[in-house]
Amino acid sequence: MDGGGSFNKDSNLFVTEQQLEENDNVSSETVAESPPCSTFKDIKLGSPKKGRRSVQKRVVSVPIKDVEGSRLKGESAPPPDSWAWRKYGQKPIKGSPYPRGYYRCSSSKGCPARKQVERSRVDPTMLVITYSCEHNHPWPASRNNTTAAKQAAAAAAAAAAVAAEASTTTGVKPESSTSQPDTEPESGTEERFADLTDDSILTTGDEFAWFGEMETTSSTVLENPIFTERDNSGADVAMFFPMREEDESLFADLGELPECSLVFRHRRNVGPQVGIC
DNA sequence: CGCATTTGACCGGCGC
DNA sequence: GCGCCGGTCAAATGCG
Repeated sequence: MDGGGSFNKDSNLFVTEQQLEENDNVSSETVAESPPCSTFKDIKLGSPKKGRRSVQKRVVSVPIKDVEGSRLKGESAPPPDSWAWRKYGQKPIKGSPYPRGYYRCSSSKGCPARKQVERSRVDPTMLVITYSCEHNHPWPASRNNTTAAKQAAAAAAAAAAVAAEASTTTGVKPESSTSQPDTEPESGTEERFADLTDDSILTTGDEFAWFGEMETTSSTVLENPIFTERDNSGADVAMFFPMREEDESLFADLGELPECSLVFRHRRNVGPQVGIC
């Protein structure tokens, strides 16, 4: 399972590892010190160069079959995740027979997250999703009154149900059930997330943690063999636990691994799940 | 009627 | 300096 990715024996867990850093100068330190993505809203999106400051990207490959199975739409329809995405553009990419779709996070106002969806050139059966965000973007809860948000909310609910089910069978208790308050503000998500520190990452929903962790851990490697080698019915939940120093030291042994790993887990009715180390 | 998607045009960066 | 390409914007259109 090293190299460019692997398939978990569970067959539903696809692991791929890629990372791009838009900004060569970015480092974990600068990322940590940088203002949260919420400040990104001050940056005019119309000027890509301005947004290049500390843009981090994560590239994820998803078997397109899974995607199509959960949502038939277009040849590059993104897998349903827990956020609301709004498509704002599509362009044919040179060298690729498939167009690339551009999506913007619409889970909340000012959400700077974006993702690009395109089919893999080398493997048309794979969907390549590039998530990008400025550092420390506080991922909002996908609770909105938009239809996309509703879908996302439904997906999140389903995911929660699955997670709960998994926890009962494996004994792994989702973090959300232990530390997450059931009460959740229905508005002011940005404010809410703005208050969150790295240690309180996105307890809103397990699924929201991945990007948050991705950001907070910056380019830390994150493929944990514990998670990937086992049939992790609940491991996906564990994946969302904030990375601590001990964990990092643990992963430090994995020096040969790529800089970042993503774990995809296809949940029924939910679509691929992403876990970022 | 409101919202999401589509699509062409525009802008800026990068390579030659 | 020029051209190419990627990325974003914004108006138009379609759908729920």
